[in-house]
Amino acid sequence: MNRIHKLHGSNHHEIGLEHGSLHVFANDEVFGTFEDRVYEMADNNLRIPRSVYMSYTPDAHIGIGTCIGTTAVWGLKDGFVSPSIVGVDIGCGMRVHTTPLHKRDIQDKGVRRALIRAIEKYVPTNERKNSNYEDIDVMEVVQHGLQGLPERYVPGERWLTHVEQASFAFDPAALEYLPPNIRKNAHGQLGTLGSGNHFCEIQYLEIAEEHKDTAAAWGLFDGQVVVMIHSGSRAWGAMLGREYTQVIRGAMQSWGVTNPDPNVIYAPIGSTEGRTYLNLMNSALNFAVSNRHMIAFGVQEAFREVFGPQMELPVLYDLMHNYALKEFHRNQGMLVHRKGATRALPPKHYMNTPAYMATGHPALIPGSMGTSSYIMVGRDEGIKNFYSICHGAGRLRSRRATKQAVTVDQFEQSLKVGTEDEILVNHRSLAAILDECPQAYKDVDQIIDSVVGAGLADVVAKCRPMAAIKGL
DNA sequence: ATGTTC
Repeated sequence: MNRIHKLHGSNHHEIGLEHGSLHVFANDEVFGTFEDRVYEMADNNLRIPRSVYMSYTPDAHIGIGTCIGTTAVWGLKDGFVSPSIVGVDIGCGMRVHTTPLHKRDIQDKGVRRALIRAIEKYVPTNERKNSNYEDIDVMEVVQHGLQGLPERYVPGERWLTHVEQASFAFDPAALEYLPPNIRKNAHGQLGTLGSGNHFCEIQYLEIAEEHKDTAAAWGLFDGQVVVMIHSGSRAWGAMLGREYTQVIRGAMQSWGVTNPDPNVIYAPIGSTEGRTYLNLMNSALNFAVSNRHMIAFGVQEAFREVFGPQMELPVLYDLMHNYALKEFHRNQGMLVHRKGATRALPPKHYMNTPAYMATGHPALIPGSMGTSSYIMVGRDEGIKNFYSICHGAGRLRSRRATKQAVTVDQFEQSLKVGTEDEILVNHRSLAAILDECPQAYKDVDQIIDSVVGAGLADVVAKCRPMAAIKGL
């Protein structure tokens, strides 16, 4: 494939491909690791007409149809929406709750083990379909997001305000076209973690000296214990995504639209298919934000069981990295797809939720198990990438390849098993989650260095893992 | 990612 390479400044590359240009944000070390296949995928996606902008963050890696780590933008008037650029885990995202605890309060392994056990009790991880909240009407939640939750599950106003978006518009006319089993399968899944890379981690903060004012404004302090949650829309989003991908695939055939990659799926935003997809996607975003809310509710219950009923875990922020959002840029309405990309708005940007208007909002970036996660804040310069930064370390090896390349011993070493600083895990057997070991991921510090060096965002706090709860 | 793959 012909490629024309331009360098726009530190860590910002523009690659001219056959069907348009792709921006890549990566330092030299990470940039050198991108293989031909990720450029081929971008080129196939650039065949979708009238693309305004497309980019990779440094964590980009192969996905179905579109790389995970893609930001892709179309004008609302004449643009396209693509279920394959949203991805299969619609509404997947991050959430952080602070605690009043210092890391020394939970340094004792017995205390941390008690916390893990308590969290497992309130946040089901290894059994399917056993939510503790079967009294919640899932249909209310998918239509109204957090507004659809019963009041007894909203511990405070802050739980509704410190989120990227509490509720997404959903037209109930679509209810009669839902896949037949979706209610049955999604019922009982609210407040459950799911599997794969989803997790709940207990971490402590290292505040970045240059941004300690922002950290203080957010209520963060050095050594503070926080809880980070990574989960999505579970079966609800998966079933909708799969079904509607097939619908649009059929529509593309009837329109005579083809792509070299059969997994690149798209429809005009204004078409019946496009509008219906966005409507259904919104129901999955509502499920996803409510699911993370209920996981956090369970985590707070668990902390109360261990530390007493007065324990409060205020939400820092909840935001997603798999969706397509209508945003206003360059004086016009745009549809911004983020597939494994996180919005990071700078201070004073109008799209900030009011609570974070002055400072910009926390952008929550997970590492891999055993490595650091990050709490970041966007910079004004981030506009060059439509305020998108990375979504994590990014997978380096497939699950299969990881299981072949890495031993359980090596995994144990990376978790410092047997030492005072051991990162405790809920699973008795690490073999079961070997495909989630740090060796399966890129070096998150290189990813963060790429983002900071490109001027997209700054680090406010580094989050060091102390205990991890993973689903199966 | 997912009650998983026509």
